[in-house]
This record gives sequence, structure tokens and C-alpha cells, in this order.
Amino acid sequence: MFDVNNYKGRYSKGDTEKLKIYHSLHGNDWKKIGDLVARSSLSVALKFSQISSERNHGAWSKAETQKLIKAVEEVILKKMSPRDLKEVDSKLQENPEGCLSIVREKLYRGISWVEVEAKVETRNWMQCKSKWSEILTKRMTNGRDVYRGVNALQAKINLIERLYEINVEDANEIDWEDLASTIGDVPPSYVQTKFYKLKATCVPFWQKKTFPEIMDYLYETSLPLLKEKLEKKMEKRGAKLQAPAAPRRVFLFRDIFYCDDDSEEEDGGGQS
DNA sequence: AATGTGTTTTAGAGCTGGCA
DNA sequence: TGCCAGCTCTAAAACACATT
Repeated sequence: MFDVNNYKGRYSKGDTEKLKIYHSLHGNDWKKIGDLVARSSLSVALKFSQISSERNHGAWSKAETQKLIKAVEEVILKKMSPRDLKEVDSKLQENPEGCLSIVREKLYRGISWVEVEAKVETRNWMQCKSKWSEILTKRMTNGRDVYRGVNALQAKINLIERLYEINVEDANEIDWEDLASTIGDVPPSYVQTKFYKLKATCVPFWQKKTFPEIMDYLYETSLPLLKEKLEKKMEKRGAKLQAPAAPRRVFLFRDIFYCDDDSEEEDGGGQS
């Protein structure tokens, strides 16, 4: 926070090349390297850990995706307390058809991403994390278009109204978990990114504004526009709104970690 | 201090709907 | 009908915060 070399933006090709060279010269002396490329020591250390392990780039292959799902499942199971595991075990006994359930938060909180990275092998932890939240969102909502067409409009409206209502002074007081319910049964990180997007596209100079200022703008200026837009669309063709699904407290293991590869191809509609 | 986890931004591909 | 503007999605980077 107090380092003038923070907030320097992305590393260019040349920057990363320099970083490699300096690392070969100075080893893990991040402070020195940071000085040389005018970045904070933290920044160069993180960047190097990303580039030192040669990882795949671009779209995920099917096999990789499978591997990731499996890895996340294993890591979550491993982390469960002995008591939880016992419970799982006894449930398995009385109901061998495997209706194991898992509490919601375990699906996205406290996952050790380095462990996942090690199991997936071809991607680094950051990539794994992004990809997982994408997969999870899809599986939690199982195929509903929570953020498409009129639903997207309604979701934005709900989001702004709810945020305005709770009236916090600072963005980090927001309970995203709670806010998620205005969109549907989605992970909190999903709402977060939607909100960032919203403010970035609707609010001019948002970077120079405080959170309450941003909220005021969204509520007073953007909200009416969104409502108008929604109305227009609704009457155009009797588009149907999907009420946001209520968040479930627990999920069935098999609903999240199934390993068919119907993830791509066609959406096939919801089966059983 | 290093490592691990969480949050916020950026970039760009790809789709969609309005309009010339 | 084809093009453009604006949108969402996907991927990943940068930074912040927490733990050990």
C-alpha cells in the first residue's frame, strides 16, 4: 500500500523477459529485482512464480476440465474435518446411492488452490480458481440463464436496489453471500464481478468516486434507464422473466462433481 | 518473510439486436 | 443483409489481506 512501485499495471513481454534475466542473476532477491524493474518486491515474486512454471494458456481442454473438477473434489474432501468425514461415511452406509450433500460455502471457500494446481498439473492456481468459479456457477444454476436478456436487466435492477437499501459506507462491508440471492443461486464471486462490471460501464469516473457516490449515481441515474429498457423489452415480445432461484444451503455432491463431459456440446436441457 | 487465499481490474473473443 | 455498438463470457493479471 505504501510502496510507490505498486499499481504499475500489466507486465509487458519485455518486463517478464527482464524479470527472468534478473532472477538468473540475483536469485530470489526480490527486493533487488523489484528495484531493477521498478515494481514492488511482492509483485515480482508473484509474477515470477507464475512464469517459472510453464503452464498452458488459452481455452481449457476437456481432459483438463475433468481433471480440475476431480482435483477440487479431492481437495475439498481432504480438508473436511474427521467429524464431517464420519458423517459422510455413515450417510453412505444408510444410503448407498450416494446422495451425499455438501454445505454451500465449502464449494468455494477455503479451497487450497496450490493443491489443486499440483493435481491439475497443466495450469497454475490462478487459472484453476477462475475456471472453477465458472464451472461452479454453471452447475449451481444448472442451465438457467440468470444473466441473459431480460433476466440480466432484472438482475441489475435488483442488485442496485438491494445495495442502495443496505446503504453501507464502504464496499468491503457488503455481504456478497446475501446479495447473491438477488440474482439467483450463484456463488458470491459471481455477483461481485457483475457488480464491478456494472459500475465500470455505467458510472463515469468511478475510479475517482467513493462507494456512496457510486451508489448514488447508480440509483439515481442508471436505475431508471435500466427500468425503462426492461419495460420496453417486456412489451416487445412477451418475454418471460425468471424469478431468481432461492439459494440452497446444501448441495448434492453428484450435482456438482459429476464427471460427464456434456459440459460442452449442447446444453441438452436439464436432466433429472 | 514467505506462502496461501481472496478481491478487483483488464483484455479480448464472441454473440445479439438495432438499423442503414 | 450486413455492419456496428454494446453486451456477456472467458481468461488472466495485479493487488490486498491472512496465516504460518
